[in-house]
Amino acid sequence: MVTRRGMTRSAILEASVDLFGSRGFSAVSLDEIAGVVGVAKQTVLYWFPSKDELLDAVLEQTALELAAVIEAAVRSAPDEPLARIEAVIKAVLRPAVRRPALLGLVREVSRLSPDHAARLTDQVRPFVRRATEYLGEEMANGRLRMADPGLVVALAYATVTGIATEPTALQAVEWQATTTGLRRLRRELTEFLLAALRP
Amino acid sequence: MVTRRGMTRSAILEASVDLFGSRGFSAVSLDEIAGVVGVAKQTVLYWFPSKDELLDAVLEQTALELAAVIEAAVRSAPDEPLARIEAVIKAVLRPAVRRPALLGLVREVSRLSPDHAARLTDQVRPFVRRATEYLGEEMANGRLRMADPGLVVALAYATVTGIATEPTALQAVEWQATTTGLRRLRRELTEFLLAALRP
DNA sequence: ACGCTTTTCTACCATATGGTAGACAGCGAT
DNA sequence: ATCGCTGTCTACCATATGGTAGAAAAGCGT
Repeated sequence: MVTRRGMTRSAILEASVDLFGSRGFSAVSLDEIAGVVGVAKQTVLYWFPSKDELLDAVLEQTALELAAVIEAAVRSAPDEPLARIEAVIKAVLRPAVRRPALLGLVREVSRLSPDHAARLTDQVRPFVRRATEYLGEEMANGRLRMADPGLVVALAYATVTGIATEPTALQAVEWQATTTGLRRLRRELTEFLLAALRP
Repeated sequence: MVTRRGMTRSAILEASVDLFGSRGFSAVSLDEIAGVVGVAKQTVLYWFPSKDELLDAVLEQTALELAAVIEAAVRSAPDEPLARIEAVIKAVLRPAVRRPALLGLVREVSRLSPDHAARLTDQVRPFVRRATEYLGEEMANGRLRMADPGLVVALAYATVTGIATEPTALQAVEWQATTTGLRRLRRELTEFLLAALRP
């Protein structure tokens, strides 16, 4: 019925990212996912033997996607830490605000079973390590404010993820998701982080 | 059976904050809450006519608790914005790390029905407005970096909430929840935010 | 055309969950 | 003692949900 190979599978993954990321894993039923994709629940269970394994696949795919976006941003930026950070923000914020579920899913991890959390943590660890080492070097070089590089990574992550995944918070300060609003948000976020990291 | 009046009710509220905050609203059943409190499910439904109304009560109580903590911190600090910010961090971080569910619950709001989110937003709005106005004034005074005060409030909130509610992220940078770890985290968070806000 | 594999669907099922109805117990006032 | 009120519990119920079993399509190589 459906055309290309793996079409259904990836459609299920995509819908699951959106649903799990925006409403949380346990608030979403297999029936609902199937409904969004337009197949029967059993088809979902054919591609992913259980809801748990679906979650695993969703987490892995999301991590890969985000890693690719960040990787590309870093690679295309000049070899200067503040410029690289700015590039990463720019690259991450657009998809994050347009599709809050992406980062929302990452945040969801902390509420899941330690098993799932550990699996994702392991997958992400090399990236975190590289980021930490890089920041550490640049701090030693005097191109960044002296601080604990690991915690700085975590703090920057928390800021970006937090602001991108909490429409509630932004709504409370009367922010609007218009084009100019998005531009303003990006500018403020960039300046905020750069100010926090500049030597 | 249970002694003082309202004892059961508040025990239910407390358990619900912890469970909803750490695992998410829909992942927690009334049976589980009742089990933690040590009563039958029907007792929970006696005090709160439905799971939804329980959630409302939980949200309201959490907002009040947090507001009180912040209020006290601001009041006890000298009239200088950076000192006040530092005081708020100090006051919020301890309960937040010791009981991640508190802020976790606040974060949970964005995944709930717009109704619940709106109710909480309305409740918090006056505080947000005051914070925004205060920051705006101090920026004009030159005691804080010039920026959009509303977004700065949201960003600072995102940073604190994010770092306090994501054990996963902290675990990824090999942070330990020891006493010295906590002290280090507080120092880094404070310096991070102050650097971001200093003129 | 025919068999073999891959994909999807139609029943079902066991269990968990939110919620209702109503009984029972403690207790203060009369 | 008994009435009435408050609080808690036992017994159910309807529904939603994750998952199983197996039938029907749909490709696809020969």
